[in-house]
Amino acid sequence: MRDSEYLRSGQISQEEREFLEQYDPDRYKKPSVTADVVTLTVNEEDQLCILLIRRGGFPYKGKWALPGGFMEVDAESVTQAAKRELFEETGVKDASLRQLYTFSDPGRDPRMHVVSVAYTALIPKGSLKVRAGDDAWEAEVFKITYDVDGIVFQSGATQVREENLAFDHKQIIRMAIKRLRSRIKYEPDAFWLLRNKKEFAISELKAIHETILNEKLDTANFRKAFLRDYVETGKVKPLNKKGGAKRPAMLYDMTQDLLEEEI
Amino acid sequence: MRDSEYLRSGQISQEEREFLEQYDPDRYKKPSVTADVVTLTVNEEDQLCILLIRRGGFPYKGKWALPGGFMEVDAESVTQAAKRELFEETGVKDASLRQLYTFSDPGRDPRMHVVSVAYTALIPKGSLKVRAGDDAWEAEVFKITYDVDGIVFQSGATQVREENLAFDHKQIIRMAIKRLRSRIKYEPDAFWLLRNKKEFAISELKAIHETILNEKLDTANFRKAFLRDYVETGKVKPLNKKGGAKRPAMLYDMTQDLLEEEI
DNA sequence: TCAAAAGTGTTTCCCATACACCCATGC
DNA sequence: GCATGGGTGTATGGGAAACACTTTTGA
Repeated sequence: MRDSEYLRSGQISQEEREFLEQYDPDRYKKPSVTADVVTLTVNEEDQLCILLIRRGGFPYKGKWALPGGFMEVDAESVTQAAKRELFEETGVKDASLRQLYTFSDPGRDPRMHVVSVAYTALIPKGSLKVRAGDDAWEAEVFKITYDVDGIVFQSGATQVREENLAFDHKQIIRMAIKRLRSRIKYEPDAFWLLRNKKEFAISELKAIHETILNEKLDTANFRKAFLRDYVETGKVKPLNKKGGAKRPAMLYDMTQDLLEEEI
Repeated sequence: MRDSEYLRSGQISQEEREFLEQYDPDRYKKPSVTADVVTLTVNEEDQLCILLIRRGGFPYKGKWALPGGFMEVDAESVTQAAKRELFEETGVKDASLRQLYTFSDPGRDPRMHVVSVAYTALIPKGSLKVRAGDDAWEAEVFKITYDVDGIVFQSGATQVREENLAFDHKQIIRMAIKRLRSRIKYEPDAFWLLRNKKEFAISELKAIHETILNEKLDTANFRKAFLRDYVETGKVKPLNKKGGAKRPAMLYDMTQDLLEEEI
């Protein structure tokens, strides 16, 4: 429930207390607020993937959309709502969840004025399983591919073009991918997409960067940057342990607050 | 008023039309949504300044706060609300207005659950005048200064410490300044703070960078970077005109979509 | 002619990139 | 032994930083 620091502080006058008691919170018309989550991951073939749900009810019935839901007023922040949605939809708890942008055009939802706070979730490789959908929704993990006209979401035989998504979710997804691309160069986002943050090889991290940037990177240079930025600063430390298919690679461990999500 | 692309498209079934007509938008409890604006500028002495208003009513009566106000449901987006607020408070229309972050803790406002979408406005030097406040509020432009405990806002005899601001506005302001600092190095934000975007000297732009970064920059290097990034790319073009106190400086003009605000 | 600000040239050094090469393992 | 991926060393070029210098104006 709501818990205001201000109220607990006890520094408020009798007059103000009365004001607050008499305040009518429904004096003005209010919009709805939802959290929409762009859930990204990397599959076994090192392709960037996204979780979409197929809407079981109106509006946009039958269309694919981002998972999301209404914020519970007086009970949670939009961030908590996003976290809750993500967990309900995927079962994943230790994902990166970062606020992306707030969309608020009055006409973006045909039912009413809905303000949507969009988030980007980065899910470790291999841990995004589709949950069996009920009649309200059906979920699916799509590969993100491109053709001349833009993004095409692919999952087995199913193909969804970005312009057929519900609401303004096309823009939200585009923004999320764009942001991830530009962040990956100087922020540790890629670590969140590792299969195992406690035991990983440099090549795995490099593969994730290559997936997101959609280009091959030089082994030696990637390595140097990794050692300089993360190992030498103590953000990541080498394990005395090796693993890998051919010549076993040195494994690393992600100690530290490297993965802390700043607001 | 609300205008949904979806509804106008005419591609919706009878069934869906009925659904929408019968939909009860007040089925769930809703939060309020406000736009809060961190209005930054640079004064004649090249100091970073911020506009604050003194609250005339409860809650936080008498405290200094960011200008802001409720979004008008069904009529505008939060961005439009922010733009409106900014204009009402300052009379300025051609400012940079960029979304910063959305704050939504249930207890951040003692009256009710208020979701606040924060914006950063960058106002050209010299064009931020305080409007005479009525009894509802009083506005003032404060210099942003620092001491051991954090930010101190100063305006003549008035001193306001950041922890005495209303709501969670301390965090919002901190985030805005931090973001501006990191953006200034690679985004053209500084141009918005110029007194005159159509006729400016390199030294004026440099002074703004120095104000924001709080450090002296090398003339030659700043110059080279400016010519390379803006003049050679055609984003800015030299006028055949000079001006300045001592040796007159070459003036430049900001043609182009350099100032376009991407979403 | 002097101070102040505009503007130029040059040197140095770092570091990203490129690329050639060696190493450890499974088969 | 050889294919495969892991890991290393080094040469090079471009650009940021530092700084000494010249030019143009007002007073």
